[in-house]
Amino acid sequence: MTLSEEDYIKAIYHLSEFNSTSVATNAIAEQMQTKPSSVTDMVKKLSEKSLVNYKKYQGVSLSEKGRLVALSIIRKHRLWEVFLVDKLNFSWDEVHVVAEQLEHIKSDTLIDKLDAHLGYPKVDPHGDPIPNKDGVFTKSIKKLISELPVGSQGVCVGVNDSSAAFLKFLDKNKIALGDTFKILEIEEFDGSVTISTRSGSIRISKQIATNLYLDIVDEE
Amino acid sequence: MTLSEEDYIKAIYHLSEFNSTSVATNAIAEQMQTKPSSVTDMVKKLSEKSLVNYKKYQGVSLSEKGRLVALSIIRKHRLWEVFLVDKLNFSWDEVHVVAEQLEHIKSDTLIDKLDAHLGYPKVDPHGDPIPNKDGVFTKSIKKLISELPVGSQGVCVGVNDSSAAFLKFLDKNKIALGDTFKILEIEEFDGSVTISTRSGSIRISKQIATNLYLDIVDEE
DNA sequence: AATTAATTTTAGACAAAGCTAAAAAATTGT
DNA sequence: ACAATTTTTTAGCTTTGTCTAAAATTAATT
Ligand SMILES: [Mn+2]
Ligand SMILES: [Mn+2]
Ligand SMILES: [Mn+2]
Ligand SMILES: [Mn+2]
Repeated sequence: MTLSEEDYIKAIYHLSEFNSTSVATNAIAEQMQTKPSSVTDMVKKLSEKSLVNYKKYQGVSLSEKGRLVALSIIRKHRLWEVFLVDKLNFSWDEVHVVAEQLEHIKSDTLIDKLDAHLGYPKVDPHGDPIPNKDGVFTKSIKKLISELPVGSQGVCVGVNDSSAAFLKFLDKNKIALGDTFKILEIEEFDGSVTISTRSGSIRISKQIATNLYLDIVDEE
Repeated sequence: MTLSEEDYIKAIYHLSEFNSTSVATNAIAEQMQTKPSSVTDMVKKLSEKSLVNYKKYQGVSLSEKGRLVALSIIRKHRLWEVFLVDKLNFSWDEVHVVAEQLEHIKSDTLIDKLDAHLGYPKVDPHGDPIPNKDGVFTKSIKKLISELPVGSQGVCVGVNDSSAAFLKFLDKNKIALGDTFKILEIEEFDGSVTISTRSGSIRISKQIATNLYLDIVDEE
């Protein structure tokens, strides 16, 4: 598989991730920052290799083989993102471009060892789940902290209130996007929540809890 | 710079590393596992970009600009090799193929942070020196332990005697290629040498000391 | 010095991945 | 239902890096 083929496969995967119908040529072209005619050429090639199902003018969808290829690239992409953030102190928003390159390195041993080195993470720094070697992964759901039961765990991926004041508050309390939190206790009385963070556990008010989104990965 | 251009530049660097004359087309072709005609084409392109000095039929040499490009790729290659061995537990001899890919990842930040993460190593797992950002490096020399004064430090890169018995002995004493050793003391009486290893210090007989090569990097 | 041999370059072709412009098919609006 | 619009495909061209076969140049041998 060439680098370009891999990026197309990944693009098709992401475009059909939710609306699982077939993907339009123009949509792929936009995603890949290229022209529709180039997409048609590539789609034909991928169809030859039976990585996609394709009929002229009918759009395209991944074959099972193609889906597994996509997931293996996504696995690599997300593992590298974890590496960049956890080990090299990259910040949350810098990692994507670099991972876009690293995901194409060809070595199964490398990815196995990287996975082990990182402690077999289940999610990447953006809260997206990391498929295992066989392409199996647990879909994550985005929820407000206030909606979660005790014991839930997830990666902080977004805010409702993006005012400067709120972001400042987060900073002061060492809460950052990409951090993993666990719900330790919920105070019935005022709806405040105790969560564990990297730097110990803290209690946050209901107001905060209704403004922070976590990406939840169901524990097996 | 494309991946292919980078590999050619590196090949030319290595071919002129010691005999610093100009490099023959056929030599490059052999190194790059390609045909001489392809080399001519590429050399013309590199010459256009003034990365090499080239006159028809006269061979090729790196320009100063080309030399710096070569060293920056070599820096990346060797840093990744250190990463693979030190952090991912690859063995000495598995890393080259993977580093051959990783060296082409484009991100200055990545290499800076990787360098820091690894503790600014001076040599790679094969004892070869790692150039700094400006392409400066201290050339290493391969010497027998028995030829070194107290205080010397280097990476174990080879053996004289490769008998099974000797290799078994090394294994038992936790001496492996790629390990860094320091000469602590030399016993005049019998020529035995005390060296520090990862797992403490050990004394080795003169016989062993005349069979183990270290790659020495002069300390600044 | 002349011939032979080896090396290097050129000419022409090919596969990958992209582009533009034009044609074909599908969709939409009336 | 049919014209207009949008989407998709085709045809033909470009660039990068490779190849083979032939020509040009340099090196080696007699
Ligand atoms: Mn990519
Ligand atoms: Mn991500
Ligand atoms: Mn390489
Ligand atoms: Mn090396």
